[in-house]
Amino acid sequence: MDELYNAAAVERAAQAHWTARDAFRTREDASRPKYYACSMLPYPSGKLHMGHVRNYTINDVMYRSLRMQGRNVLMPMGWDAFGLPAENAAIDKKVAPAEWTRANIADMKSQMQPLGLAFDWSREIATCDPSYYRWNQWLFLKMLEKGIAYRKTQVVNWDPVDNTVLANEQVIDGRGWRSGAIVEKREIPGYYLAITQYAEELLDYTQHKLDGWPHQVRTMQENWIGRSYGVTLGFPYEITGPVTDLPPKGVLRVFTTRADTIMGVTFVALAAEHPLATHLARSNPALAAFIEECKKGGVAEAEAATMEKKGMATGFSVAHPLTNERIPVWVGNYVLMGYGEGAVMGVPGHDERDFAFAKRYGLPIKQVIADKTGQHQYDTSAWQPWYGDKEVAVCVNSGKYDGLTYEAAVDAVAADLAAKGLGEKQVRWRLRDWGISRQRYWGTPIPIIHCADCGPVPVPEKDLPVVLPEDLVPDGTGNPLNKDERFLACTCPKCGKPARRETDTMDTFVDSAWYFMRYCCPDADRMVDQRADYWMPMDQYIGGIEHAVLHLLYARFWTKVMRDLGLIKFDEPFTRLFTQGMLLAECYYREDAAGRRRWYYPSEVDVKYDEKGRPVGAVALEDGQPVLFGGIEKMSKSKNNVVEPRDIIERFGADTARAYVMFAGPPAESAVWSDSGAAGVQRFLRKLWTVCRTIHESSAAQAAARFTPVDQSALTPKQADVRRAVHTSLKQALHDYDRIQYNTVVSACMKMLNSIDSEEARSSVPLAFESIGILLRTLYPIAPHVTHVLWSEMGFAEKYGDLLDAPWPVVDEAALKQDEIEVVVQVSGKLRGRVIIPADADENVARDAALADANVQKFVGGKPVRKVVYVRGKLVNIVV
RNA sequence: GCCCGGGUGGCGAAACUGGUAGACGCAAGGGACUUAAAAUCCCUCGGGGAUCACUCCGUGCCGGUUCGAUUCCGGCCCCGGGCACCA
Repeated sequence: MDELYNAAAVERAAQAHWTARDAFRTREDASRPKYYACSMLPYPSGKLHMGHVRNYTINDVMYRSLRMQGRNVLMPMGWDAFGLPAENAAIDKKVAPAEWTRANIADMKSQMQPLGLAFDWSREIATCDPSYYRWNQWLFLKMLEKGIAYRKTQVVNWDPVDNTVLANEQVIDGRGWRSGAIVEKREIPGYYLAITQYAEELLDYTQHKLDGWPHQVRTMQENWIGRSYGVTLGFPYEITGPVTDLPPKGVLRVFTTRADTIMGVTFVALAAEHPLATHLARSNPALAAFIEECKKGGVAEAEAATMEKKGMATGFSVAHPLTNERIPVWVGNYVLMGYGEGAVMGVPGHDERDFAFAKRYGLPIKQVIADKTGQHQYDTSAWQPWYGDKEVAVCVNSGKYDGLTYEAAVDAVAADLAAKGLGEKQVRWRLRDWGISRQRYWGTPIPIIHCADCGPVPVPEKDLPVVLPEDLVPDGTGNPLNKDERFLACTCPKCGKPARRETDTMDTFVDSAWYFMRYCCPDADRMVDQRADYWMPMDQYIGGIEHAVLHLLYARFWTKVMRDLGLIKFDEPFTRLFTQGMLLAECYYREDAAGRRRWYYPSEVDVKYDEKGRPVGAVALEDGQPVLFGGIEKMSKSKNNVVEPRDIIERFGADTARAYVMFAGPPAESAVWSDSGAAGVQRFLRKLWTVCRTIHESSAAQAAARFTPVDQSALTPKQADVRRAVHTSLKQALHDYDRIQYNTVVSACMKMLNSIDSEEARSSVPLAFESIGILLRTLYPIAPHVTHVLWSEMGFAEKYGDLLDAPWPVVDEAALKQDEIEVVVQVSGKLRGRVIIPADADENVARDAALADANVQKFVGGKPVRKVVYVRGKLVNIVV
């Protein structure tokens, strides 16, 4: 055994061993329980950062610990290879997205290699390979046949200068990111997937079946799907004067969840794109101008929700469905055409947004809800939130509905509307169908051919895949496929005449909706084969909380569609979900006269402390002048705080990098990278090496005793203390492995080593070896290289086999037993002392021991004891 | 704006089901070893008070429930994630 811990040598040796054994190739095996643990596939940006290291180490720790517990574990890796960044790189560097992407994949893979992650690379997938995306196209065609995929118009961000569609991310403060032009909304045709057909089932499963998912993710999905019960009602109107495209008599439809407030309607607001608004604008230039104004700006909901609420009266009115009263019609910039009916009824008395709108435009506010408990007075000077409280609200000023509570009022109103043919109860979903068309080059081609005679025609299955040419270079002015005659030219599958290929590509969420099934059978000549039946549903999915809704909901939907097509037999793809946190890093900067910031890499900065160890400032190493602390931020190139695995592995070794990112904080929460924290973990691994070497060498004379079982009854009290400490830490570690709290597993390993590094521990060879054997196996999933080498060098491998498949350590309950224990004594809930009592003491013994304590007596002070609370083995509380 | 999380020493954190707040580690200060440096080891380390036995305060803020609250309930403040074309 080397005298000192040499991470580089240890890691080379361990990895060579695993490679020689082909240790991580996984096969379907009916004889062992399977476990499929998978990380969300990364985008191949080219840079592997420590955040990736954290994510994949969590997965790897899971893999290795479960494998030791006898599971047949699958941990695959692949690449979410289509997407916008490759097109941006193309614009920037004039390199084809395909070339850039494949180079990045190779580079990231090479940076992953030294970490010793147990990926089964034989199952690697890149979503930009035709062998993968042909199945996106194939399933899309199946969905068209079933009516799940369909074509309709969509509203997109339009850059009028670059003449291109922009992603929400590319709209900055309402302007195009490259051109700076004010973005407009534009309607274009596109393909949709009818996820709303599955809304009911998705919601039902979210609420009742996904008990292996974090609660907050389930709640977010539930709210996103958003079932609401309400009433759709119509406001009749007549158009006089020059009739254009609308019938002379019509009904303006709105949906409301508060039909009980129907007598409080004082206006109706239309979306700018509403057909009635379009009609009215023909004879009203001011309105037409306002509608034009509303079309400015992007389509993002956050933008719409935060912008100033503006409106304009149209001069037109509709009839109240129950009273026939004239209700003025407005156009409002906050009413969304793509949502509900594109029109809302305005009840300013009892809806916060309508209230603000009415205040701004001087519309009447009418009270129709009162507090039956009398606690709240109605007041129109400021918004009050109690109207929404169905426990207190009753109708007033509402004629026959006066005095009714929410549910009774809604029922009565719905019945009256139904009798007039002007409304009915309805269930609505917030969830909208999934628009998958992207006016971009680097994605899965949508397999459609446009024929002048036949319209859009699906590509026949035998012609799949429609292969994306890989040599085009986007320049920021639209999809280069539109100029590529080789791709465009084709013949209509129906009539055989010359036709044009669809150039829109699919949303990359399509790629990520089912890749985890393809990992099971990456070479299958079908979309999935029987190997997917073995591995799926996935036992543990791991990824960022930022995917809580969109990706996870699309993957669930896609799974249900595949099930209904008979391709798979399960309802939900992910049995358990774990959402990990981000890895952040400190950043430092200096500002020049123009306010531009120069960001310093943390290693270029020296932090100064006061005498209590509090940081008081920082200086740049290059000139000794002060720099400012920029806070703890997500690692980003622009802030120069990206920590690169290559550097870290060179300085500390992969085991330290892995163990530190596990130790830095709970896996589910964000953590901060710290060089000195990593140095502390490295000290721990160095100490582990030295302690192992000392024990190994000092026991050379008693080699036969090394693997003999420990005789608990023969231990001295101090040796028993060591053994108890080791098994107590082991118990904690095993529990924390189960609940995916790997930071405290590292703590437990540190505690174990602190216990083992003692005279008492070394005084018994069987005890020392048992303890080290437990520690090596407990630490192995986190720091596999160093533990692998020590395991072999100390002779454990010869005795128990390769650490990869060594038996998982078990707690010996006998080691935890204690004759006497310390319990805490409280007087009226405040800590006043500690007493030693027999472990099996009952309440009376504990109480007497507690009362005998001098400090306890001081606080009891002769006052009568009202009550004694005894928590067995923990505390006595004397209430006076 | 709407939905979902989070807030504990100088720092990362721990406390599993309402029961000793701060385990484990980092930074800092003091000391040992050494020609020196590195490495290693020992001591101190939430704040205030103290007769150095101990005591008061302390888990974002305000209030409540309880013998007992970081943990449960109500209200508020701040930070993070998502909002359907970033992935």
